[in-house]
Amino acid sequence: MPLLKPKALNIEIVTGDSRPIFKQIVDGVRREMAKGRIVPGDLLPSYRGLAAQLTINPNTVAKAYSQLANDGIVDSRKGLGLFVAEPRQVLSKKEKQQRLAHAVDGFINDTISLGFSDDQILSEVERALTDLSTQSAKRAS
Amino acid sequence: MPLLKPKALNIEIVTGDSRPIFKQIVDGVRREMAKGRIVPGDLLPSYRGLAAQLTINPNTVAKAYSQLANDGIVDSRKGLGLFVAEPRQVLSKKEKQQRLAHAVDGFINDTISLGFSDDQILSEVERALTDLSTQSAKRAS
Amino acid sequence: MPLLKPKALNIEIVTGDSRPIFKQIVDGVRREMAKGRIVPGDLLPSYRGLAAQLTINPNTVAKAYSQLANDGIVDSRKGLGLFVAEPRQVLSKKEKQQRLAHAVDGFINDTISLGFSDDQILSEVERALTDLSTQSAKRAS
Amino acid sequence: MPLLKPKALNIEIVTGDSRPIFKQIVDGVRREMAKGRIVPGDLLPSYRGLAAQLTINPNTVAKAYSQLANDGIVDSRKGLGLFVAEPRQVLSKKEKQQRLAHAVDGFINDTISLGFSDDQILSEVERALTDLSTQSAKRAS
DNA sequence: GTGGTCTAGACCACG
DNA sequence: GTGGTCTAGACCACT
Repeated sequence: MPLLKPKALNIEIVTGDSRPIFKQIVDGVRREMAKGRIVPGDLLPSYRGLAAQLTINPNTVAKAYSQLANDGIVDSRKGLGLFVAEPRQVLSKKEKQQRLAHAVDGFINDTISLGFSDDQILSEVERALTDLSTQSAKRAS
Repeated sequence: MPLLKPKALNIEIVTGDSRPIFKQIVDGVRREMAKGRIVPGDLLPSYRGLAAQLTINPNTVAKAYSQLANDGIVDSRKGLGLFVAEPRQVLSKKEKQQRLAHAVDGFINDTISLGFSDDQILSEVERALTDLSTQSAKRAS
Repeated sequence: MPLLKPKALNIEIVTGDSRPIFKQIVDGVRREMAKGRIVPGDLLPSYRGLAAQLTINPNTVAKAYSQLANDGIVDSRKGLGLFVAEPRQVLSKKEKQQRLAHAVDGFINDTISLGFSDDQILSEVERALTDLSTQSAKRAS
Repeated sequence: MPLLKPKALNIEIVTGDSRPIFKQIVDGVRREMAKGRIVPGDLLPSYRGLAAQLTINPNTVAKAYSQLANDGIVDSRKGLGLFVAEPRQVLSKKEKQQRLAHAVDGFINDTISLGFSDDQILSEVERALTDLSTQSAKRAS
């Protein structure tokens, strides 16, 4: 029985979220990878399957999957399904630095008027980062 | 003795920015306050004045000012103009914590697939925070 | 009159083409840039405008434009339009090398059974490349 | 004296490849011919045999063989199997020129936005072509 | 069954 | 007016 069973995705769609649905899916898949819950070679749920699970339109899933494929994160095979791709160094170092700087900028912007001290903000970020790391580490052991 | 001369706003509209123009204005005013360049009681430039300064549509300025008023950051006094409001505890402690958590979440999301280490991300955030603090400190001295 | 007029795109949709319509648009825009017919800062035709010109569905144009934006080739501004972005080094050197190798591979595959000599194939490629270059050069002069 | 033992095909199915499996088989057979590993009169592996060798669906092999037969590259003899056909001038000179031009066009399209110089692209194509030629030459000697 | 494209029409955010 | 998302349904290619 060489048929692969798709890995279930632990993604939740929040209608109140400012991000569009397809972006929530893209981010969700990225998070699942960062957490180590899905690894290269894994088969993702089908358009229709994930659409049914999330009770959204299959085209919306298609849009999300298509962007993931375009970003080189998954490989799609007609008639077979979508597979998590081997991690590649797609973006240039400079581009990645720019994106990080941009993300930091936006984060500071959202945070600045909340009245927290630098240390409070930093420790919150650190907590979130270690949360991800420990989840990934547990899974690998 | 009401202040008659509006404080100039040091805001720059970047057309390449992903944020809409009105959001850039809102953020700009917030930053000016965080840096201490404008303080409670200051008079802000008029709709038309700021629109002319930034060479944008007055409606866009109106939208930005309206959101600032809505957030309790400025008070509009009929016939006089828009004034920076006394800092009020608009947000509850819990609400502020939630907003911080939400901002952190979004930031992690944007950063996660860039392949940076936790330390690299943290130091970048720290750098951005201290940058702001020093600017604010200089002004107060 | 600071209103920008969109640059007309010289794109032709071939229904018999193996590439989907949206891909033909993406490639078309890329070619127009390579030829120097559109340069950074230029305004592209609107969804609806280009859709009307090509007599296709606006969503199809949206898909093409969205991919161009995702690839960092254009900047989209709600309410304003799509602008050609400043050229960035988005892809890593290694990734670009891989893509070139992949393209060469596919090209050889398509060509191998046609019975042409290596020199014939090479000169045909060279001719196509210089065609593009000269068009770009003429435009710049 | 018909040849009874089929020539083994040195074809590798790459799941990460963008081409569908049946196309990989078609291309694979063409490459084997170009390299001189199989010659007119040779017997190809059976549907089921090749399907078993590549661990794929026999229908997929059937589709590939059917396309090869359709292109006049192989002849199927009832009850005997598939044989490599005598090279026929299936395509007119004009048709072949058109196909070459089309392939070049697609290649340029894939390459254009990668930022390589004309010389870099040409040398990469040349390298790939000589690679093939030397393999073919070795076999003939 | 799988991924993927296209159309049509509704709706929202921005200027 | 601009870009952009979502739905619904039809259709195609691949296994």
